[in-house]
Amino acid sequence: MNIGEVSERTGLPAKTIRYYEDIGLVTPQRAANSYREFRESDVHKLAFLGNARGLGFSIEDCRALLTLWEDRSRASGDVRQIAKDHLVEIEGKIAGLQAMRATLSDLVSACAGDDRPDCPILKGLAG
Amino acid sequence: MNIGEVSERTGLPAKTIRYYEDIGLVTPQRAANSYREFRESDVHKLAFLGNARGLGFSIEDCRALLTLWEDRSRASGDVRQIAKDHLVEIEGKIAGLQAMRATLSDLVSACAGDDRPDCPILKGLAG
DNA sequence: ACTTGACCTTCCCGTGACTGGAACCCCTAT
DNA sequence: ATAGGGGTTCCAGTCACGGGAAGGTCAAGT
Repeated sequence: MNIGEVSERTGLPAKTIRYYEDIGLVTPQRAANSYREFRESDVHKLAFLGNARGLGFSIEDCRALLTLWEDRSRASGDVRQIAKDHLVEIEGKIAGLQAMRATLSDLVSACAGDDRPDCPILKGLAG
Repeated sequence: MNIGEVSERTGLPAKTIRYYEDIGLVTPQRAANSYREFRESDVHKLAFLGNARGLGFSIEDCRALLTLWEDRSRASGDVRQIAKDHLVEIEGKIAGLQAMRATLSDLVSACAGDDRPDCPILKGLAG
């Protein structure tokens, strides 16, 4: 299977797939014409990666998860730890963004937003 | 005032201040020894930038906000528009992260996390 | 006068996870 | 023969800095 079809089937841009090969996450075979030749197992891996990335896991997390996925004697505890750590990170980001939102929406609602120069947003940013 | 003191007073790393000069956000004067010489107005600008960045505004937003801040004939509507757009962006990010959190926490709580290989997290990522 | 150490300078590379684009090769259909 | 729609590699750029090297400067202590 050529990269275009894999891209369609996984929803990953071809560029991304090549990048994943570059950094060793997938290793498709090569045809005589130097085209990449993907097997079903490669497609599954890429779909897995797409899902993991979609949940915000870093590439290195993805690499670890992929290794565990392929290790039939893995301990689910190892997987869970990675996921839990990531969950904590996500929650931290949410908290940070919510704090920004709170401040920002206060400022926005305090601002008339008309032609006049008086602006509580700028005051807030300055002070 | 030298960069170190400015760094302390604004909470911005010296590296960041130099970077802001590089991209034209501040233009401190220079002493004879080639040291940067910051005036109070530079410090205020940098504090403004620190606050804006702390609210997640991009550098380009910051540049625009700074320009408006210094323009006494600005329309507060222009400021408000930038802030509102940014608020929308933040809310989008929050929504995305909350979706991740929901899926991820479902997977994490479905996973025993012990020595056994059976793992709903990996199943979730695969399927 | 000399040295130490803290400060400052510029410059260049690295980050994460790609994306865009150039320049070129390959395959199929007309 | 040509046109198009694949594919290939490689290089540069993104964003907002951070790390670290190599060196200049300043104030204090010996």
